[in-house]
Amino acid sequence: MRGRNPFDGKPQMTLRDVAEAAGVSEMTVSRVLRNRGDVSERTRSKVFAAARALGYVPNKIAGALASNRVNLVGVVIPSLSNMVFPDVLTGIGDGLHETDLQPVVGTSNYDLEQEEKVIFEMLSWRPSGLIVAGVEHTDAARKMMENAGIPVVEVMDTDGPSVAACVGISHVAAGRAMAEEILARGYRKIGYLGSSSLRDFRSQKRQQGFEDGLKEAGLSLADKIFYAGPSGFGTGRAMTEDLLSRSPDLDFLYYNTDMNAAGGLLYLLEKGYDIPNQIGIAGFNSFAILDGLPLRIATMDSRRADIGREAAKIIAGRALSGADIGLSPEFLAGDTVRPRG
Amino acid sequence: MRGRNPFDGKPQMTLRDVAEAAGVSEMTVSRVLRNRGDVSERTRSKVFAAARALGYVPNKIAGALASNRVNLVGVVIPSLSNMVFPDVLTGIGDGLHETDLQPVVGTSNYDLEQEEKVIFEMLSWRPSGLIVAGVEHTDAARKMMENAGIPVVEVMDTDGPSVAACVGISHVAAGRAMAEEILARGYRKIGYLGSSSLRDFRSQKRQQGFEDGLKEAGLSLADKIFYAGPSGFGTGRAMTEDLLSRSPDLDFLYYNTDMNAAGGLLYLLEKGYDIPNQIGIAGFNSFAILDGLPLRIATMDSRRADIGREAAKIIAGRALSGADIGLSPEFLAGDTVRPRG
DNA sequence: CTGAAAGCGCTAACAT
DNA sequence: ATGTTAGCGCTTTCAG
Repeated sequence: MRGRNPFDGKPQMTLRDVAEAAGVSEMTVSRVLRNRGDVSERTRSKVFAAARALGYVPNKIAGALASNRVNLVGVVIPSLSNMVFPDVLTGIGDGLHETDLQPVVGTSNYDLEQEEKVIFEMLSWRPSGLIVAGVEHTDAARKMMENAGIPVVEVMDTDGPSVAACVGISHVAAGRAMAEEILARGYRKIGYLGSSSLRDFRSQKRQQGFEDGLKEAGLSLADKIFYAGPSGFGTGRAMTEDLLSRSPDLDFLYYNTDMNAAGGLLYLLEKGYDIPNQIGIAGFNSFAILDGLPLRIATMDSRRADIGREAAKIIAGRALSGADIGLSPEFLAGDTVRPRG
Repeated sequence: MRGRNPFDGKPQMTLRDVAEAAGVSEMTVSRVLRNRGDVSERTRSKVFAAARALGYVPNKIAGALASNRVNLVGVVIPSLSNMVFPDVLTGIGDGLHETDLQPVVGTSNYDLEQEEKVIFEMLSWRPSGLIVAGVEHTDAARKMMENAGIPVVEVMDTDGPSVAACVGISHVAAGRAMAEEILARGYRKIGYLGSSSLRDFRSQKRQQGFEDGLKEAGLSLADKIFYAGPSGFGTGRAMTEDLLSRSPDLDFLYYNTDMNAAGGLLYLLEKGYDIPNQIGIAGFNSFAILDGLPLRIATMDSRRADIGREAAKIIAGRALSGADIGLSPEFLAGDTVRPRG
């Protein structure tokens, strides 16, 4: 006898129970429940009736072990609090729709060691695919992904070498494009407002690209300020106030995310700044939730739902080879920048 | 021989491979990797070295089947787009911290049929526990949860009969409490702005409680308006404009969520309304992200992180019996209601 | 401290 | 159309 620990609930109901109740073999029950192979209509209904009557719930653990097939897709993201990631998940859900694959989410809290553990944990369930946010990983994590023997897709940004397939936008290029847009609109005294977290790689890449873009035009950032902790209206407001109090002559504020930009926008309007003439602002991501602010914030669409969808399609297509997909972030001028000219 | 399908990657590495490499039995490897039983230090290091060298990733599927133990907790929520649910997940993560349990999330998209499927899917993985948002379920889903033989916790709201344990707040009571607060502050011509979705049970319960509260004071809603689709600033703004254009004499607006209330607030300020004297507003949830609006919106804390944490603790404590935990939502007056008087 | 044997619940492969 | 057999990779149990 094998023991069950005292916390185990009622003993599990098995295929055998259903088979006995229906008066057929386990194999037939298995076939009926999975719609595999030809089974007579009479037998089918008998089996269904028995399964329903008993309240049978199949054991996917056993099924997965026997068939060597697990219809799960691991998804590893930094956090659920930052709205970008739920949006990516939505895209993944769309891409997996009409497939029998289901996403399983794990979070790394922006910590690569944690990410490595989560990836290990995920792979130990032998999923059909793995989607991981970012291209920065520990060596061990990279090795695991390379040897996983399943489709692996890195998502969000394409700035850096990827393990296998990669779907995202170049955040360096996004920052650079933003610099170009801002300069073309005549702004010259530009401040950057970002996160002090070294773990937010994409934010840093945008800043880098942005500064590169300014440098090419012979300019540099007039000032910059960084915050710790989560983005939000309060953060954006406070940063803006701090930055302008020490650099009152700035004519543009580029925020690392729309969330902070929104807080900044409200602060500026409250203080009577003339936007976009006296000062312009721009954010990043294009959060739909912010439609309805007094002014539409200039931003760049991070294409996160598209990214999730494409990544899911690669997994669903069982592509082991690494076709990289670089999407283009679209600049959305909104109301907070002057027209090009 | 058992076939492998052509898409399967390299054949899986097994305990046996590690055992051979280390020159010990599979059993010893198993013990080392799980820290079970006494193993000599010499053997331990040999095994670890072999496992690392081979890049061995254990197969949890096989382990789970053999041990009848799965360290996963299923979590079923309506959506990830509504920020309340990521917050609940954060709480669950906290509550599961220092445990070997890991949450696995599934979404129902506010559809009970879909929810039933997700619950079935989750249970078929034989998790150690199940957390489900809401107390409304299909009969079949309820039956599955009752017979699951694992700890099951319904979260978010306590308004209705629960299957097993239940952790949440009473949204009916929350609505009623809000009515009391508003009336005590002298507002009398009150409008409600909510969702037209019949699937958002908690929103409906708050409205119900709110109307009950007004009725007890001999009042009723002066007007109400509903929106389809997601909440957001744009939605809040549009609803507010519509409602006030047909009922310009309202002196209070109660929104189903802070998100809409924020859009409404911005609209009202833009139009020069005197808040909170000419008109007061209140929302629900207490979203931290909104700190930084021109005025702090009166709201009620939905205690969602606490709810997640408590639910996780019940699962971690392996409580099969149903201790219900009713938390109290706290009213936060902010700046958009007059003082009581 | 280590190993051998048995089997978890299911499905692939091969009967019939 | 249905049944039989073998075993997925691991852990439990029991034997040393």
